[in-house]
Amino acid sequence: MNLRDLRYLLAAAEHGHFGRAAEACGISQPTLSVQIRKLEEELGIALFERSGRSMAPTEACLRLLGHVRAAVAEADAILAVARDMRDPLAGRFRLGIIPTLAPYLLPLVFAPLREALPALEIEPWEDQTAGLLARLRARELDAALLATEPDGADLLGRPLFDEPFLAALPPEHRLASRRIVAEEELAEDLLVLADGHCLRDQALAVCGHGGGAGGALRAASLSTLLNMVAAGYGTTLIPGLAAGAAQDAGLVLRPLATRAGRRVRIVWRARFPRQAAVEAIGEVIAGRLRGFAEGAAAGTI
Amino acid sequence: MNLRDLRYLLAAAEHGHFGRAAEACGISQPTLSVQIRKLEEELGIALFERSGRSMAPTEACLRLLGHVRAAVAEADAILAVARDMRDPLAGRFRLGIIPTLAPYLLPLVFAPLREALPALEIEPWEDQTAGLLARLRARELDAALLATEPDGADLLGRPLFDEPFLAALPPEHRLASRRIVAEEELAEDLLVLADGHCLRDQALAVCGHGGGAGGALRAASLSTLLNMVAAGYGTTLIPGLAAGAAQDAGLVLRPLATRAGRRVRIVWRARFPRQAAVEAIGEVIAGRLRGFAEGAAAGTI
DNA sequence: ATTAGGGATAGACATCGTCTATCGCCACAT
DNA sequence: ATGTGGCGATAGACGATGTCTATCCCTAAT
Repeated sequence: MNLRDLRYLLAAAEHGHFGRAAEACGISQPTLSVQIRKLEEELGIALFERSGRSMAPTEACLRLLGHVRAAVAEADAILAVARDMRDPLAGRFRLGIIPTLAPYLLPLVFAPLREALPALEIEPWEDQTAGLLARLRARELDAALLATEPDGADLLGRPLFDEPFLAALPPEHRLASRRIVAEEELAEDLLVLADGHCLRDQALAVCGHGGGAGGALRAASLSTLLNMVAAGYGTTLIPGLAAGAAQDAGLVLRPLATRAGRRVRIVWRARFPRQAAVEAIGEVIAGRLRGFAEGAAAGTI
Repeated sequence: MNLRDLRYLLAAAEHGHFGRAAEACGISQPTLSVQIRKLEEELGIALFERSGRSMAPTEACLRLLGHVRAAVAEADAILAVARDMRDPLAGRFRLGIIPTLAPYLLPLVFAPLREALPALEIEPWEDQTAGLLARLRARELDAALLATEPDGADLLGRPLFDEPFLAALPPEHRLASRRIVAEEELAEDLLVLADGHCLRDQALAVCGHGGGAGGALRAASLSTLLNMVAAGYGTTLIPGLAAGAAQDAGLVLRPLATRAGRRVRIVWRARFPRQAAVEAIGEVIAGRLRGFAEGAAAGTI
């Protein structure tokens, strides 16, 4: 049985006339007659009662028509829904974001994304890098915003912006009077995040593996970390986008001597079909953050 | 788009594996892959994300699946309903019956019909011969029980039984003492039905066009006619199956001298597809009425 | 009786679905 | 590093089938 045949059947039943039904279907009368005949043979029932001059649907045909209409309607729905979804810049898009980025980046880019890609329903998903990569590979995410390079050939990444690290100090800290802070000095009482945060590894890498006092104090979130620094437990290193939050917490921010930072990327599966959506999202975020690195570094003085 | 392709799509989405999906569909893996690919091109969207080692339905595919399942389910419903209706001895059957037959025949044949053809839902439709023929030709009836021969080559008829006419007399009537009544005598004060009843024409034909007293009294129904005879307004001629009702009304019944009667037929369109149902109904009625003519004639003495 | 309309039939042609065989890719194991 | 196996894609051949035009047959109406 074929959807085409069902359309022929509908036309024949509605027109009550094979010739006109065929015309409505854009085929010749013999074609429609033959297909209807085949359908009757396949179903094992007579669908039309033919007499020399006229034709009428049988009782059985009338009983089938409801299902036939429903099947054809569902087929049309498939075509319509597919047409709506043909635009890769539409529909749900699950975007992973690391926790040290999400709270500070999302407020900046949400409105521009909605404006530039109104049909795209972006669902943010916050998790650490390893979790995001796993979900990305499991196709539970469509893309992810990471601060590390993709770790395999099955994933692709596009840099969006560079985010400088800043030294975050309690106002009374001895380094707070410097205009620029050297990483080695910051390392003396550096507090870091808990395991799994890429920022933890990056902070330790930038400052050398000091982490004296803070060794035991592994904050679960950047927000916690900031409060701990504000309370005088030590210093830390924050990503530039968190500058506002750090200042709100009463911290003093200083550029680093080496201008170290991290490169934020959007990462996706190489085979992902909606690369256009990835491109568009990346473009909006990169555009919003363009020139951010310099501004952030300058604005902290 | 094709129902077959939709079944392939369903299998692929549910198995998450082209090879196993193809096996489930009873086709080879390349065939399924090619059809899925074509479907993707027709819909203009990617349905599956392929990677060297695995495959997964896209977001768009998942959104379509509901409609796909619905369409396939409707198609299956069409097949199932058709299978149920493949039996011509099942389903609704609209059977026309003339008014001088219906009230007396139906009680006799209803139970045998239900027993012999349990799946056939017989819908009786009572009307005069002309109305039944019109509805039959308009395909609003599937067959009709008539007491006349079909009036055209587009209709076929099969005789079911012969129904003798009986003279129906008030007990005090002068003819009531006879064992057999001659039609000419009956004609003297014969009451007949209203125009349109075939029995009216037949009674007049049998008795000659007398109809003296009854000329103005054209009863709309046989039941009315019986009551009028019982009230002494005249005599009448009734079909054998109405004997019981006539006796209940207190009438005396006598066979006619010429053993005149009418032949009851089942009539249907020559092109009607469910001839088997007509045959079966006719057989049940004929079987139930077999030997009725003799019995009725004998039983009235 | 003739004519026109409507459906059925026949035969040719092209499309398309399906198969087998093979390739290419990727992951995993030795 | 290298082989191996699983899985999907591709190629080419073959057969089924949907479609067309031309024609026939039947019926009803003039």
